[in-house]
Amino acid sequence: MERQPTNFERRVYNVVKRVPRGRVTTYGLLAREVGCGSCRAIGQALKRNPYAPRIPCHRVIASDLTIGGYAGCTNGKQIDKKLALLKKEKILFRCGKLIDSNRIYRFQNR
DNA sequence: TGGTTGACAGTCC
DNA sequence: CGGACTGCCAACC
Repeated sequence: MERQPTNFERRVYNVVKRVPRGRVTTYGLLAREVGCGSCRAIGQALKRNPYAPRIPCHRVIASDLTIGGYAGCTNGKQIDKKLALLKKEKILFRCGKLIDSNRIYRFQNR
């Protein structure tokens, strides 16, 4: 039985799914969208529910334009996979940082 | 039941 | 410019 996501986590997933292909977002922007000042919970929600393609969690990076984390790891093969997924969307990283900051998706309502 | 930790970010010194 | 503290939500011990 899969653990049923909380209302808070549902909001996070809903926002993440809004991110179009070829664009990325940050934990901070997600936090603002869901209406909470805590960006930690955002990462936790994604960590607890890696619903692979259903939730493009690989499009979520750190506000510092760093790769951030993936599948509960801040580095390693999982991160390499995240980079590969982003690379498929023409999102390239340089020295562990996003090259084009313009690729960050901005929500209409802030 | 209570305390600590974690895919982070923003502010202060 | 760099290190440390705080904020906040859910899971884990």
